[in-house]
Amino acid sequence: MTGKIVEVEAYRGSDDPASHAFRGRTPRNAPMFGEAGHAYIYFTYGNHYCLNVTTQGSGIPGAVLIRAIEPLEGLSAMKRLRPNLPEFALTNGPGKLTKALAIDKTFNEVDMTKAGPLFIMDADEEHFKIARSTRVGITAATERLWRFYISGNQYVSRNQRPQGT
DNA sequence: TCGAAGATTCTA
DNA sequence: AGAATCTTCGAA
Repeated sequence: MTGKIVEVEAYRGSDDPASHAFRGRTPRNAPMFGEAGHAYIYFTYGNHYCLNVTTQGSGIPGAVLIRAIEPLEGLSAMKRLRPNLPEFALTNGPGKLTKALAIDKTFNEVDMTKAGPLFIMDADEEHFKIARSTRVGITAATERLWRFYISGNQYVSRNQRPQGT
């Protein structure tokens, strides 16, 4: 199965109150302190896995949460994993894409920079506009524009909380 | 050891 | 708008 990353969010360390690494290293967030380019996968709300890519390395915590992808290959397999969902809704959320791709903690800490069970590769050059916004589903540092997504892409998650009226 | 909260999703 | 659901963390 293959997909194009269309939405991500950045998380850092002691300077980012919304980050799992804000209060230092714990067993769960240890991958954030490890080598860059590896998977950091955690289980949340009793139901969902979320996939991150570590970024900093050298013991400095940092990760990018993959919030949405656009399915490219293996669409039928994704549909089998998520029956009853229309195509556009298969992978448009951090918990949903991990289910559609059968990603769980067994992939935690795998090196995603080189070919393996789970990895990221460069795409052909492509032109699109990247938009930014506040991060979704957090209660701290809500003013930071650390969510980035492809403007107009239909696979971007729609569950961002509406801003107050 | 216990209580509370959570980088969400689905349903009513 | 609210429940589901269970792991993780920090405090007692």
